[in-house]
Amino acid sequence: MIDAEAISWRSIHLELLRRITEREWPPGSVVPNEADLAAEFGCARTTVHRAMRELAAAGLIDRKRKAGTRVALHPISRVVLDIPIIRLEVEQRNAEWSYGLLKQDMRVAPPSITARLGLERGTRMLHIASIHFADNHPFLHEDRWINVDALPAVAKVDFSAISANEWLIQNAPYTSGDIAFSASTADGPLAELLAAAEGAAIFVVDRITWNGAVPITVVRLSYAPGYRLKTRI
Amino acid sequence: MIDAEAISWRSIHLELLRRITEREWPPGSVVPNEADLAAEFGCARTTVHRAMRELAAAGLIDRKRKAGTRVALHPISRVVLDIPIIRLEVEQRNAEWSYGLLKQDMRVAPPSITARLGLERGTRMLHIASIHFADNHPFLHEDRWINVDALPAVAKVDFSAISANEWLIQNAPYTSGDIAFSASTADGPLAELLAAAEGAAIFVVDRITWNGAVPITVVRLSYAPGYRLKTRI
DNA sequence: TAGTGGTCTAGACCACCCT
DNA sequence: GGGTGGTCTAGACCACTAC
Repeated sequence: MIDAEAISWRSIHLELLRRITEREWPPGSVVPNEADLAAEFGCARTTVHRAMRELAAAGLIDRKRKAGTRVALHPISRVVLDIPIIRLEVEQRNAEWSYGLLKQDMRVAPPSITARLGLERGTRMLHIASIHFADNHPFLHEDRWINVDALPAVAKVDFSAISANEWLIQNAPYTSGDIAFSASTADGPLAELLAAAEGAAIFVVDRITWNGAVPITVVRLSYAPGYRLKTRI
Repeated sequence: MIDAEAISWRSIHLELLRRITEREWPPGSVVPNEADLAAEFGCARTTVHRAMRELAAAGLIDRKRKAGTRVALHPISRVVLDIPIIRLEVEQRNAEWSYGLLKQDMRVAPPSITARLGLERGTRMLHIASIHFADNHPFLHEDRWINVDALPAVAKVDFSAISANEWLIQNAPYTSGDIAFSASTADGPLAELLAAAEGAAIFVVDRITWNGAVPITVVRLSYAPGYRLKTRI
């Protein structure tokens, strides 16, 4: 049959969302199975499945084969953060991005770095420190260690011409990573670099990326005071 | 035809991912259309579509009707944060959760609060301040304003028995919200409440939620020093 | 206007897992 | 064992938009 009066999966999604948020289907209760809902809405089971997959991805329902579908007991907010290249993050604030390289040298990485990457103690890595500016004001400090063994090409790059952040995203694919957000205080050198008061609160992002089992880089981004990472639910 | 040797959308997803990360399809290049890929992989177009939808959701490709599909120029990391109820967050750290109510009173909300919610100046709201503990150590300070007009039932709740965080999640559906993460320093009263040193760096989450166009609540969570919000890419 | 992605259908088989 | 969600197919029409 052609879709003479086809029901959209979005309308079903909204209706199911309504039944959940209005407690028509309270937390923990069993939701009718896909076949029954398809009959109720007069559509194909695939269409119901499409709607329910969205709800499951949002964490609002729990689905198990044979056991059926239940409304989640503890609805969690699932927040999506888009983390762009730093240059774009600055430009999206309608500010002019610029960049200054502070350090670029091969050296034995400290144990705290090698341990987090699962590399041997004493491994030589590329250390890069730099500052990103927004309209000539310090925006963030980037402190990075790169596993040169995984990226031989990186040894020849001039990171005064392109930021490590941008070069890596364009040239070093990765398959997984860890991210941690925290708060820290600006010690002497960092405070000076960020033009911040000594002891100012600094928003910090720590990030490690791997390509398969191969560690690529570990980086700490220290944002100038006042930075807020925003998103919508 | 039955799926005698059906290709799974996951295998196609992985293959397309490989072509993108290994620059076989470089950033900005045009990807073959769904029909061609279906022919190449010997599967239905729907299956290719399923795989490409995942890539589009991850921000790796940009899709437009008629214009076709291109590899994204600036691959962004899309990070998913799961924000649970505070009690569960503590318990997931294998710590015992407890809770202390500091304030619960109706009062005229400050203009900074009403402005953010789009309410009239001088609106009376329910103000709640509390501390959440992990193993009897301060974990976070919750400072919250609730729009009582939207939730009449909230006026009768005893928030010394249940945290506002948990009551709202279980009783106040919302459809959208803003979240902001930032760093702040602990001033005198907050430092004392969190058992932190004066001037310690505090990880702060500001959150506003709406149900449709109706503002529900605005809350500031101030975490004790050392807190890290972690996730994986 | 023509080509592309987006969606829906009806049917089928499979994988999982509770009972 | 049997019911449930997960997936795939082949086909169709629609919506959007670059050309």
